[in-house]
Amino acid sequence: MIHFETLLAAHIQQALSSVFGIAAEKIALQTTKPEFEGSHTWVSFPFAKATGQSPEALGKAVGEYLVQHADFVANFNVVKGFLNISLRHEAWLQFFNTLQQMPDFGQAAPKQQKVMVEFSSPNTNKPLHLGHLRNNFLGDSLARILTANGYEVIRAQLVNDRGIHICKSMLAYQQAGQAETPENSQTKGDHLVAKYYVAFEKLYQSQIQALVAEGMPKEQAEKQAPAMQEARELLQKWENGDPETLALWRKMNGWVYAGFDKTYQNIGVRFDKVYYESETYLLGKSIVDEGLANGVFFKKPDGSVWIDLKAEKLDEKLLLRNDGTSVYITQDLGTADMRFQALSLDKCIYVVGNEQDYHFKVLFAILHKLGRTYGQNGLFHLSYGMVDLPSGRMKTREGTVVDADELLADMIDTARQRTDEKGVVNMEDFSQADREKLYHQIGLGAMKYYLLKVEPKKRMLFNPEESIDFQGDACPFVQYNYARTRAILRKAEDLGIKHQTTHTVGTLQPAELHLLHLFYDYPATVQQAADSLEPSLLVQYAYQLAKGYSQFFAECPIFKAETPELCAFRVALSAQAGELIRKSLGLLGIESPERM
RNA sequence: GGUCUCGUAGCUCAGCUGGAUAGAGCAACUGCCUUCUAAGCAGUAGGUCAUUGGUUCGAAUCCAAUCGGGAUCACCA
Repeated sequence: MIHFETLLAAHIQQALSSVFGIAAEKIALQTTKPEFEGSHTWVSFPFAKATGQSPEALGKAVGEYLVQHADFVANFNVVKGFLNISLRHEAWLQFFNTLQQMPDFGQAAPKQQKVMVEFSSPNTNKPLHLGHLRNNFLGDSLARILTANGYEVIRAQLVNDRGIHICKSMLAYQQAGQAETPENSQTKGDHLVAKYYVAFEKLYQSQIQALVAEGMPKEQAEKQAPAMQEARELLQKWENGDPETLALWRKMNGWVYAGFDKTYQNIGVRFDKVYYESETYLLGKSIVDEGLANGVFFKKPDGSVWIDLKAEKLDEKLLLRNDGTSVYITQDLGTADMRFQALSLDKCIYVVGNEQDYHFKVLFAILHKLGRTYGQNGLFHLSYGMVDLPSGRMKTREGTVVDADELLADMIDTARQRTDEKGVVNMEDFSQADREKLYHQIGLGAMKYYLLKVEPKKRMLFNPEESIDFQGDACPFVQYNYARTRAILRKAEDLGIKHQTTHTVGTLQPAELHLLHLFYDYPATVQQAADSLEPSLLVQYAYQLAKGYSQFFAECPIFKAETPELCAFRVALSAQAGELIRKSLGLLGIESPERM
């Protein structure tokens, strides 16, 4: 494909060397701001001194050189030190003609590299909430973006299915008589188990309060409350393999997984690998031996094992308790080794909230010190900020958690209302099933777009009162413009307008040029999103494209174009705009409806 | 207290590998459906880019300090 920037840069280098005798190693070009004429801009300031020219004169000289020597350059203008370059419309058309024959536009060649994206990683005590949604959408989108960039991607999750907190909900369930099941209570399994977890917390808190009222210090009360002691006993039983305890644990977790599966299905997220902590929590102990043997770790007098990361400003970190049991980070060390070996991964990306920034710094530093080859540049933490409510952080105890299932149902409901109000569903031959599908596409799309729009590392605000946008810079607008392109194509077919892959039309309208430029930007955007692990770039792109099409749609008549050639060209532009909207939304995990 | 991170329009966010007069959407106001989907288009109004200093031809962007928000510094996960 034509690469204008490379060509322009080469010509500018030649201009600088042949006219001024300057060797410029790197030429940076930027997109011209809309208020100026042109598509590409070169900044001449940095070269003014070396050439002995004023920035204006230099810009003018280079501009003249380009017009003479580069056949795809039409003209230029200079504003201060900015050389704005306009390309010939024929060059843009040539690009478009090539593009039309590239169904894989934006799909990079296979890189022969395997990447694992670990995300979601739920805890079996809690149904998914708004924060998990941000995590899931980021992970899912990233997996799609990396695939488009030629990586072989493995989507994985690590389920937190064991430990004291799981025993808490089990205990509450045992005590409540064990009569309730998802079936007889008509409750989704994950929500049912969460109910017992909350019941435990309630009992536990009241016991603490009672003990504190009797004069016991809070810390001691937290340990001595009967509920906590019983939970610990249950954990002991679990670790000893007590059959009854394991049976209950399996039964309740089974309910939770059924509930999670339903949610994953509803939000269109899937996994290739599911790891369970109950199966990985003992991993990593051999690494401790290895680290002790080669002096990376050290043992304290009480027998506990540590690593000293003070030089990295990460302090000392415990790896093995004095009773020989491992901690979270030890498991993570073992899990990383296990994965990289078993699957011969090249990279692993952990999609985990920024509250664990420190943990991952330490984890990566340890693997690096242990000399793991993948520890050099194969590990990434995609850290994302919390989703806050206007009242602050979501808190289970205060009941301010925004439940994922409920929110999705709400969004689908809103989509239903809006669509019935203004959509085409009522006038056409929409079946009930088609309608439900459309509501789901719009409602879910709105959620994904909203949560992916913000740069991952920033915390973001969700206001339940205002909820999620359906207008302006929002998903329905983008989907709507896709649907418009489809309407155009259906009409073109009805009118018997033949699909052409090469076009020769005269002067292009600004809106048409703008669209072509947007098409041109797609592959670079996909690559940048992968390199910087930022799906938000594709949200921005999809919006720009939809907006560009909307403008074109308003300004350029398609079926009433002056000539049949122009009409066919505009139909082709519509087809391509639709295709790229569909692709970019697709990389975000969002579907594009044929009609809305 | 140490470390990390964020602070841009009334609100939610772009822009941050240094470049032009700092951009969108929402909310407010004005036009535009006898013409391809008005979930739209065009326009008006709205800013001390937290503050101060530094680097430079040029700083929202880089550096330092200060102020303010958040996270983390568990033999929790």
